[in-house]
Amino acid sequence: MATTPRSRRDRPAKPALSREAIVAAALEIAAEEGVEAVTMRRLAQALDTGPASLYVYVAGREALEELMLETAAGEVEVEETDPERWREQLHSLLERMGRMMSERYPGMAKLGMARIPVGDNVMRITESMLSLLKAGGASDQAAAYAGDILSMYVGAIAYEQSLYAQPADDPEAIGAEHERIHRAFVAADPGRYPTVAALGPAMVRGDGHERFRLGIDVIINGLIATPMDGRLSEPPAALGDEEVWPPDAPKG
Amino acid sequence: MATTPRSRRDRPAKPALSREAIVAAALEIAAEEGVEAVTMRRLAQALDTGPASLYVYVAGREALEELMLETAAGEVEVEETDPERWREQLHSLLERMGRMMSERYPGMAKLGMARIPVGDNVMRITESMLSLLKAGGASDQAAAYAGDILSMYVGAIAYEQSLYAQPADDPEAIGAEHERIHRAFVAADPGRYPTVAALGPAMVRGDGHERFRLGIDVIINGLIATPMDGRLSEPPAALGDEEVWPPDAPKG
DNA sequence: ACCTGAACACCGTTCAAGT
DNA sequence: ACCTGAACACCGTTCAAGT
Repeated sequence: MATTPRSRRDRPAKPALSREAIVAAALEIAAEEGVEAVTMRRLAQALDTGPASLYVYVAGREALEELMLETAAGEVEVEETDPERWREQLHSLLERMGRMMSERYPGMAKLGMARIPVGDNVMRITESMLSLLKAGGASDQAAAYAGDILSMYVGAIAYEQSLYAQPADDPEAIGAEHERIHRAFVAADPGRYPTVAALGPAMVRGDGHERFRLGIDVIINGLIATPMDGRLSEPPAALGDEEVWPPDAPKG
Repeated sequence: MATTPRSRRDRPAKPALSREAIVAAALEIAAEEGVEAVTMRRLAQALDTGPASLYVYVAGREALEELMLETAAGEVEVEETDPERWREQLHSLLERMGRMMSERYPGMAKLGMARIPVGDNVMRITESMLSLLKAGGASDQAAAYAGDILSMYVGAIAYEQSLYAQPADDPEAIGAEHERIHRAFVAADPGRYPTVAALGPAMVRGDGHERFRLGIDVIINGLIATPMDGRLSEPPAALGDEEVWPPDAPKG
């Protein structure tokens, strides 16, 4: 009387095809092999179907990437803002974002930078970030800026981390990459690059975690130290918008 | 007596295949159609040969990208440091970098973020950046940091700019994208996202150029306002390096 | 020695044909 | 109505075969 139980032992209950199931399968592949490994064909294969079937539920690869990012963002924990601990809460929120985009789902940072995501789960994180900055006493303008800059910062760091972790098949290659960079900066030609050579040790010093935290403090302190009032109301330079970079938004 | 002049009128002197010619052709395609349009096959076609021929001169796609970035970096002008104008010189250097990576060669920013480049032309730019920061009175440690953060910042902005410019075929799509983001922030649900809703106007205000300059000032001022001495000498957290993110460099 | 045609193992996306 | 096999137009890379 039950539905035909033909070889259901392999997968403990193959889920019916649906948008959610597709995104879940995509994230599973991303978690195990990185976002790069998620292709429409590979994903279809994991779902025991052909690539064409996916297009019934997602418009295409780009739409799938947006769904993956938005769903993954839902896994990032968000604390209620405690005004007394705003800075530490902000540090740890950014750390969780970074972990999600490079440890949990290697390569996810790329998707975060490729578009400005505005889904509910991402908005939840943005809300928390802005709330923490306001708790820290930032002006509206400064807090709005911090959202931009801090997101870029954590995205860039996470992206870089993914690159180190990606070719993890060959642990020797990671060491070689490090060696290459180390040599370039510490052993830079003092004739052509005197400042690089002088600062070489300073550029290589310090572990990743402390550098990350320091970068965040630099941005936070910079926001506090930089007067913003009025700056953004200034009219653009007189001679046409094409002269400046980045240009103004099109259409105004 | 001259070499056979068979149909040399089409191209005003087809250059012989060489590493330089290949990179030059790749950059020409990148300038006209963006870095994304540069594929081994498309490039081979532009050089009147088959894709296999390219592998005699460049190891593969990744190596080609490195060569493109390094060669393009050579086009970024670098001024001699004038200590009295360090801040303005830094602003304009970063602007030229951003223009190169998004206007001149759309999509180049992606290549800059995908690896840490250490070629001569890139080092020239790094040297100038560090020299300007030292002229501004930054400590060695602070200047070394600024190199990292400012490079990330300009790369992230340039990447974002490329995305707006990329689907320029459809100018209406750009407006729609702007509309989408504008609505998400300005018209955010005040119930779920009170801070986003309150700050919405501040997040959208201001033209690109002024935002860019402001971001740079934030980072510079933050470097000045953040004490670094000692922070990077601290030993890592006690309980194993896997507990922190980003992790320490492998192998030490 | 230098070059490359043809093949291999992949992509994303579409659409006519099936159930 | 829902699904998909097979095809289309691409990729990067390799290698045996040509000059």
